[in-house]
Amino acid sequence: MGLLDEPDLHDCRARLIQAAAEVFVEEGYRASVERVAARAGVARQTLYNHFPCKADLFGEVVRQATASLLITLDASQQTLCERLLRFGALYREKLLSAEGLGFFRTLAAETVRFPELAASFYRSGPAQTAARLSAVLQEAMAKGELRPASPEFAANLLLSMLVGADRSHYLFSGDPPPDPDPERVAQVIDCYLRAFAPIPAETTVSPSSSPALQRSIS
Amino acid sequence: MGLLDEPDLHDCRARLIQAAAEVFVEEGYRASVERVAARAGVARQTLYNHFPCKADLFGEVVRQATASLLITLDASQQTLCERLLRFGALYREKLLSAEGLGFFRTLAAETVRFPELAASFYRSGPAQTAARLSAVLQEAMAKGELRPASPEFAANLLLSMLVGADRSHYLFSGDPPPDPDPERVAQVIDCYLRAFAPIPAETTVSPSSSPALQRSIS
DNA sequence: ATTAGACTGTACGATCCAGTCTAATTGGTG
DNA sequence: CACCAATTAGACTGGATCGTACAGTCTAAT
Repeated sequence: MGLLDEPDLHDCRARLIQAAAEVFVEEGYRASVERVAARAGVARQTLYNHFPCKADLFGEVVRQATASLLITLDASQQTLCERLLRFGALYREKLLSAEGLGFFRTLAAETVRFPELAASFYRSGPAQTAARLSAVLQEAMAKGELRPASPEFAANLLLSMLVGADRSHYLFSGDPPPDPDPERVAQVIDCYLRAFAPIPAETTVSPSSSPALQRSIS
Repeated sequence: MGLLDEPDLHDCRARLIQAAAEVFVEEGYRASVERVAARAGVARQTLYNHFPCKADLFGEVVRQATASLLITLDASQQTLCERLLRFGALYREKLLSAEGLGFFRTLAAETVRFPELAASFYRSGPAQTAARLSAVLQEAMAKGELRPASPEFAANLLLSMLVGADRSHYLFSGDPPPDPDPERVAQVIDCYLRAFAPIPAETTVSPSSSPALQRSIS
């Protein structure tokens, strides 16, 4: 349920990382080492027995959280639509959870202090997800299930549609994070499939968009 | 060019707000009062002559930046497509600029410390933009230029598509903010108009999506 | 019993920062 | 010139934090 897997309660190091994840996600990196140690039920000195400094502990938290935020696009024999629905629901659930939002907040805030860490997170988190989705979409295009387009663009767009403005909403508005909303996901996927529906074989009378736009999508 | 309008250089208060906006956007709220005063070319005490405390100065910065990030949906005699293209380009330009991204970072980080400020920003910034766009879309739906749907959902989706995943990219990856890219905006709008194209008058043989999805979009 | 290793708790030094206070200075106005 | 208000530089307080040092405790294995 939490951002990280439940640790062995006797492993001090894991308990510290878990506590740090919670505290940093709640209060940001500004949270004191004291609080982290307290949350772990451990003396501050013990924390320094396991991690040379606060920044390194933070790095470990980010690395583990990144892994836990990755989503598997289960490659089974399903409709494209079903796969996207499943993926979309999971994606929204992770990113719009209290932990997902808090992690986003915390790491975004520290981009200036830890640029390398942020970039590494991006490469192995969001970029990874986009790449996987991209591959799935490319395959679908090859099979004629989607119209030909840049798979990267198509993936970017779907990911945007799934959380885009909602993330800002839940980051700023103060509203509590939403419950899973399959209906919402279905609406989005529906729009998406319409936007990327295969081009009809026979050209009909009225193209829905201008020639200039038609050119730009190629 | 900057996030706030150029201030009268002889108005100390305005100069302080401008300096604070720059410094907070670059370093976050953690930036010291000292730095703000220095950037404004003013003694620290002078800052305290104008603002009772750091938090109030921050509030003023947020209020002004919010206003400067609002986008006018020029209501002229244009195609819907033209209006959306214009809007989309502006929207992307503002939100994906160095200032826009920095402001997002800074405010998102302080959501915990200043929940009321963040909520107020959300109401008069993003929510306002969404409402205006929503009205435009509703009008277009009434005219039959777009298929009937919840205008709020339609607005949310367009805003998501315009910046969604790109915001994360430029927040974390370390890549410099992008130059304006009308091509990209055109691609997005094209997809959007296809997703919300009016429903053809005659129901044809093969509906592109499942009955369940058809139901959910109503 | 001894030993090794981890943990605890307190204290400490160094740094940084918000905000206050004061005394000196400036610049504009009558 | 005299006055006044705003500004300035700097010192200072009070508080928080990181990271270290150290003396003592607990546990488990030998």
